Amino acid sequence: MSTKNNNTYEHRILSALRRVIRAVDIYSRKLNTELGLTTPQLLCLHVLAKSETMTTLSDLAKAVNLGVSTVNGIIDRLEAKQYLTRKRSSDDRRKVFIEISLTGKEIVSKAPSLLQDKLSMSLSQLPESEQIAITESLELVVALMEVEKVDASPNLFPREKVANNDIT
Amino acid sequence: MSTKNNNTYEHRILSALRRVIRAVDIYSRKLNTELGLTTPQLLCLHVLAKSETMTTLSDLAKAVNLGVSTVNGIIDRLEAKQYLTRKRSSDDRRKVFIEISLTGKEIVSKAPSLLQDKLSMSLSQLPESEQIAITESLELVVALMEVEKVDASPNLFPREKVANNDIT
DNA sequence: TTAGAATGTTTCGTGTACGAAGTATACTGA
DNA sequence: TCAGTATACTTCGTACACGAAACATTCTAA
Repeated sequence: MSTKNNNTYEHRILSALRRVIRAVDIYSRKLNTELGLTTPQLLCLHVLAKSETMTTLSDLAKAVNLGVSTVNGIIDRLEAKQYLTRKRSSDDRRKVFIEISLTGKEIVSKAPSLLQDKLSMSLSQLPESEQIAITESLELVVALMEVEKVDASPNLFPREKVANNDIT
Repeated sequence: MSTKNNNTYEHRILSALRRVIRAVDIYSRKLNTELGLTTPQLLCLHVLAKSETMTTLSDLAKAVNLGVSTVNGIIDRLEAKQYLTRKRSSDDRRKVFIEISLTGKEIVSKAPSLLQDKLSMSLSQLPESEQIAITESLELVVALMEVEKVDASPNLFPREKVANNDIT
């Protein structure tokens, strides 16, 4: 039973998603050559700059919605660039606090938007109804996709409730 | 001139984009453990299976909207798995044709949707107006983002695809 | 004809991004 | 006490994704 879904929009949505992903990546590289920081790096610095309380790696990973091993690598590179320091907690020596440095704070305040500037600008010029529509559409897609993630149960038998009555 | 943009939606859109990217990646890993193929690999196989004419690397890269060096790596892995073969053109020896194998075609026909099944299913159950809204929102975002990309090259002629004045 | 431009593929280095496994530390209950 | 569990970080291997540069081949213009 192949998923021969004749949904016209599915293909366009998938294509749009992949192009969005690519555009985000390309902007990140542009940032990196111009500023020396990629989008995820800058995103982490933003979070660190904002929160005044001590931040651990796992807190940060949650905040930026990335896996802890991913963020660890990002922190490695930011530490090498001296935008932050790691400080082992004396209270609980498993924890490592991440502290943004002065130069780290400086570069955050100087850095451009995390979204493409043009997207950012075009966005703010759209009527609010349009902005709402985009936001809600995206968040709906996220919600629908993230259901799958939670569903990581031992689904050994994909037999359940197929109900595949596509009336297309 | 800092981009101190107080646009409420910008933050939500960025966050949604990053979560979408992550969800796509996680689904790709799930596919890989279950099927032995990631989303980009499957996507390439799909394109190869459909087009009956000889396909070169650069054709394929265009078709899947990825860089040529990226696709080269994907093809390396698919070749190692014997889902396709490379054949140097005798006509123009710079070109390398990529031919999907029998097992390659088989696995494509058996493979699940490239989108998360649940997203795919939920999508088809939404009212069409909603599907249209999502599609158009995403494509608008893509359009706004890809302007930046094009902007990096000497854009000699204002090309097609500009007239995007769809007023819902 | 032949130097140089153009085209097409491959290689290389870097940075995400993840899960699994490894290590260190803290907690918990018998 | 101390064995087992839980928590927090790090390391490792894999795949994607890109641009730049290296190569190979074809085309083109002097």
